Amino acid sequence: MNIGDVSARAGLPAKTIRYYEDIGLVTPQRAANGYREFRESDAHKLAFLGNARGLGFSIQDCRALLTLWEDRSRASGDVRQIAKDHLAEIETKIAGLQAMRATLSELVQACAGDDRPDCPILKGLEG
Amino acid sequence: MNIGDVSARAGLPAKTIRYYEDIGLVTPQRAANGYREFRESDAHKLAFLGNARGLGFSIQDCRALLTLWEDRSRASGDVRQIAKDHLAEIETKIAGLQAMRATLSELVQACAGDDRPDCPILKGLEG
DNA sequence: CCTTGACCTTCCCGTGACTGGAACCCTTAT
DNA sequence: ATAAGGGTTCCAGTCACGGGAAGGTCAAGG
Repeated sequence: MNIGDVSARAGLPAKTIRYYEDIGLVTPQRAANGYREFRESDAHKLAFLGNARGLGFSIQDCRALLTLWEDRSRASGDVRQIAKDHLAEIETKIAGLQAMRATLSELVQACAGDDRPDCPILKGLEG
Repeated sequence: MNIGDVSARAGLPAKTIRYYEDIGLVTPQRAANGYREFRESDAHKLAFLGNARGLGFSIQDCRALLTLWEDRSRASGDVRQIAKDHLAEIETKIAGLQAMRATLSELVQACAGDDRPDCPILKGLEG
């Protein structure tokens, strides 16, 4: 499989796949003409990576998850720990964004949004 | 005021303030010894920036907001538009994170998290 | 007067996870 | 012969800073 095929199958841009090779997440073989040659296992790996990234896992987490995925003697507790930590981070982020949303929507609602200069949003940003 | 004072007052790291000068958000004067000299107005500006950044506005948005803040003939509608757009972005982000959270917490709950290799999280990431 | 320590300065590199673009090679069809 | 549509490498840029080096400045204490 060339990079275009595996890109379509994994739903990842070719650029991203090359980047993943750069940082050692995939190691496709090379054809005589220099083209990357992806095997089925590479395609599966990239799909896995796409899904993990889609759930917001960092590349570092993805690396660890991939290692566990390929380790038949893994402990599912290790996987779960990574996922739980990530879940906690996500919840922290959500909370932060919700706090922003609360403040912002208050300000937006308080603002007339017309041609006059008086603006509660700017006042709110002052202090 | 030296950078340390204004840093403490605005709650921004000195590095950040220097960066803001670099990109033209503040333009403190200079003392004879080369130190930056911040006036009250600079301190207010930096506090404004700190608050805006704290609400997640991009530097570009901050630049626009600052300009409007200093423009006495502004239309509050312009401010409101920026804030509304940003609010929409935040809501998009929240929705994305909540979707991740939903999927992730399902997987985490389905996983025993013990010494055995069987792991619904990895299965979920496969496809 | 000298030193110490807390400031301040500039400069350059690194971050995360790509993305865009240039310049060039390979293959296939017309 | 050429054009289109793959592929390749390499370099630079993104965003908003943060770390750290190498050095100048200032006020207080011995």
